[in-house]
Amino acid sequence: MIRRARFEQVRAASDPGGVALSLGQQIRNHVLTRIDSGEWPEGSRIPSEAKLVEQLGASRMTIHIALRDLSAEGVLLRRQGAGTFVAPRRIQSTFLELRNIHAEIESRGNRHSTDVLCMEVLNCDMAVATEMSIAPGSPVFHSVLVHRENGSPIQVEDRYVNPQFSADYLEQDFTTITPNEHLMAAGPLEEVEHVVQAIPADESNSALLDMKAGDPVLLLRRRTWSRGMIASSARLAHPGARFSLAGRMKMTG
Amino acid sequence: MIRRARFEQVRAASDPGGVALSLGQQIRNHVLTRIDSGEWPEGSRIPSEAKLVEQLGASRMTIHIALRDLSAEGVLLRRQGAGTFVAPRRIQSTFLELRNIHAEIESRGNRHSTDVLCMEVLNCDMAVATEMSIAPGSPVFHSVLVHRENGSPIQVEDRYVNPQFSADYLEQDFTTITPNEHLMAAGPLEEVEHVVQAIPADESNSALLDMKAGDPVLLLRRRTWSRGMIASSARLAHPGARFSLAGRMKMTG
DNA sequence: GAACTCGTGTTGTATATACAACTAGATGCA
DNA sequence: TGCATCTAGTTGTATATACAACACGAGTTC
Repeated sequence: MIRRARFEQVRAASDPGGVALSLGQQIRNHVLTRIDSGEWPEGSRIPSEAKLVEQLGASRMTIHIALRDLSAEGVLLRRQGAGTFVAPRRIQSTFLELRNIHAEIESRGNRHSTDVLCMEVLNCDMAVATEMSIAPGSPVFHSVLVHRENGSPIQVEDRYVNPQFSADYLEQDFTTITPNEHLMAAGPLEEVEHVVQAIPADESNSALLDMKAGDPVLLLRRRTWSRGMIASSARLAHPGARFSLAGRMKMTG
Repeated sequence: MIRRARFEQVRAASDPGGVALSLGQQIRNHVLTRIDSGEWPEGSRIPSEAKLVEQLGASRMTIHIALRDLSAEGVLLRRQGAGTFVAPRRIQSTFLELRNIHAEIESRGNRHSTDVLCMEVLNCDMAVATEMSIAPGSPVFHSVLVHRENGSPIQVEDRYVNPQFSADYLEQDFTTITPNEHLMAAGPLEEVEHVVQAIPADESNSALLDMKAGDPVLLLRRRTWSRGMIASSARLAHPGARFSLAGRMKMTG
């Protein structure tokens, strides 16, 4: 149990006062941090499972499963008998890169303003729980904002935030900083999921977006992962007539 | 070792003369087969780990890891204390990878068919010339197809192709190969541009996509570059109610 | 009836062990 | 040199065990 005790120290040092992470998560973070910082560059070989057992004090199986998961996600490449390597970085797609609506509007030379319609904490129902991968009934932060370009509504942002990721979310002033900007500052972004849909505007959206009910709405659902959890899930509804999403990607890499 | 022996028999019976699969792979197949066949329908609860231990004769950890992987892939949903459930099937299309619609439909286990509405060469007008970055009046190939999933229309593909990129485009049989597949084979893809819009269905689209005029259409405009020119420009119109685009990207490396 | 408690069954995590499969370099030999 | 062989090191798979965390329903109490 000496090993376990040693790792407890590591946990205490690297995660002061925070939520207790599982050993697997800690190993994961250990690896991701070193890749991020450049300490373990792309293509380089990382320490063997046996070495990580020594360094981190977890058992080999625990290390193994963590590395196996990272391999399945494409972060690492493992070759039996040879070792574990940092995977070449994926083709960096500019498509649907994290859009900051404030910067976007300003870059068009227009004025951005925000109406805050709702800021609350609520106990999530089954649907939100599934969407956020958290337990049903546990508290989540919820906000509804309308973004305007030169006064004309261009996006309804309906967002749920994991309190474990950003405890002070509800204390922000979203007329001066966008939720996106706040969340970016709150923690390292690991993964983003986008789903794009065209749906008819319901009563709520049509009123907020200044369009007729049934008119096409371009709905962008975005979920972001950070520190191993779903940090935030947002529904970004845009008037179809006045909005498009665009992106280009190079296939050279 | 009794358990192990019993499973060897299962393997021998279910995989006669084939390549020896790992236990994990067999468990995986066991689960996927039952989901595919409908024996375990969407949303239903599958046997607990303990029951699968009895039925398959593998140890709980082996079962656990197999189910865990399937959960990470989105095939299963697991809730601690409650059980393991078949995840709702994702009707989503990835657009970060350029998978063609044929492969996409087949991967969902459905049947793909194509109606060819138009195959022609025409001298391009100003709008198409700008879109393709070629001289106005010069010849371009034009095709209009309807893609169907199990007979139901799911995409109208309206495409212009640069003859300099693919001279034999009009000679293809697009009921057996998709334009996308042909173009991929015709030259190396260098760059892709996407624009996504939500628009109301016009008369033409509403008829072809089996929807009412004015219903939301998810329009994906895609231009591809190859050998330094715009190889093709396509408008892919999807019924908003039955289609979504999804993409996920890792930020870690 | 409503709220609470507790037990059973479930998945989640971590460990120690054993052996198989594979790689890459070292070694030995002709 | 060229080739085969061996060996140490590495990852892959499977197991048995233990306990933690959670869900849900059956009682129990008020």
